[in-house]
Amino acid sequence: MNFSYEVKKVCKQSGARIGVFHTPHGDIETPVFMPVGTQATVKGLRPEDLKELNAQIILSNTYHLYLRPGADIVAKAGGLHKFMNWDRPILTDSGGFQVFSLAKLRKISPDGVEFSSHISGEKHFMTPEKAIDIQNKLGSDIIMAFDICSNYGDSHKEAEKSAEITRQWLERCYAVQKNENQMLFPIIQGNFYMDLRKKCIQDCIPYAKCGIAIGGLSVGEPKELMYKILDEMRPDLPENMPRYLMGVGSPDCLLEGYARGIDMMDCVLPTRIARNGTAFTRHGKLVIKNAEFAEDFRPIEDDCDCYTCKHYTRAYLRHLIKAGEMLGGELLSIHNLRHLTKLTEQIKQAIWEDRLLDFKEEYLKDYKI
RNA sequence: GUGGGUAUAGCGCAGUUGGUUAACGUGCCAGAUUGUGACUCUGGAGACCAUGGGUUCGAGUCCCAUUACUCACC
Repeated sequence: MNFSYEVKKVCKQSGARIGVFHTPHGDIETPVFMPVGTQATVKGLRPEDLKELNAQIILSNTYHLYLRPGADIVAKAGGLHKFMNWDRPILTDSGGFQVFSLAKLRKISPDGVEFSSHISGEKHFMTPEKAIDIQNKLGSDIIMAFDICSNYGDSHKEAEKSAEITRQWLERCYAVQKNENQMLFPIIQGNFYMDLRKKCIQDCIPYAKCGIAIGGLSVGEPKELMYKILDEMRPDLPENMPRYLMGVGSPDCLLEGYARGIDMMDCVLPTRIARNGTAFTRHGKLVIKNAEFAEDFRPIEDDCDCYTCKHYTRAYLRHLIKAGEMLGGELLSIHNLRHLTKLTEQIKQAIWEDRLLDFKEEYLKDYKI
């Protein structure tokens, strides 16, 4: 097998882990935050920028690349890594979440999902087999099972039905996944019902060879509820592989997630809010486009080591955002992503020192959520 | 010089045959954003309807004058 995971350290205070995940495109130290590059690009950033801010792995997306430019074109280009000039690991989401977020356009059956392209409107039918085949062609290192992400507020009966289809789909994904250079992560669903969550974990374990994902969280529920679900799932999760909490990534969620034994997270939040003029800081969000920064000639954060903070002022960034200049979103994305990779580095240090819970408490004391 | 047209938020404009708190876009101000359909979404402030008269129960809407801008012709 071309993948393995070693736990290097377990924090005595929280049980959070430090580990190394070996992949065909290099090692990933966990815990890790993964920037999202849906359309084979982290919006506005070059691979060099991502490396400079210590991004070890990035996400891309099956649904989007399937519709455009098409998996065959990416395969012809020599695979996603070569196509986008990124030689570190890539994880592709299966498109399950798009089925959920583009709900208006889709029809789910046990066989698969019929949906209309948001680009052309033409009809497509996605199945677990197809989702794996596309990801094989893309050549990402970590591939995700095709799943159904149920809605917050769904009844137990609805959630159970989605979970059961997800289980069947996982079986089918596994049956066709043959590529040894790609690791298939099952996705635990089960909505906000603990009995379903526990059953989903058991459904996933036989198929979890070197990694397991938690899906269906951060879909509109209170954060406390998400943390509670994580706490209750935790004892049932396998220890010997990375645990990936999908789609979660504000600074406070990173802390809370890692402290609950999560090893991998991804989120569009840092890059999305960046494009809309907001920066992460040690003390909470800074809406850099606000008038109060018009004559503020300090960097976003004095002690930040990112390219943006080393060279640009709040006033300039505000100007760029207000003027609709693309550089504004790019520079803020660099800062926000660096903020999360740096926070992850600090958390790792606290894990080594067996003081993650102390660190979390100190951090959140000065952090406005 | 002669004749015509237009004056409504910072800017661009809508306001039906005169009828309750003057619409929209943009800009401004502020919120939101968590496996990206995202330079997006949601709110808010901002107008003595060019000025002065007049008609009318009632005028941004009709009449007169003034001013500014603008077009055509000489």
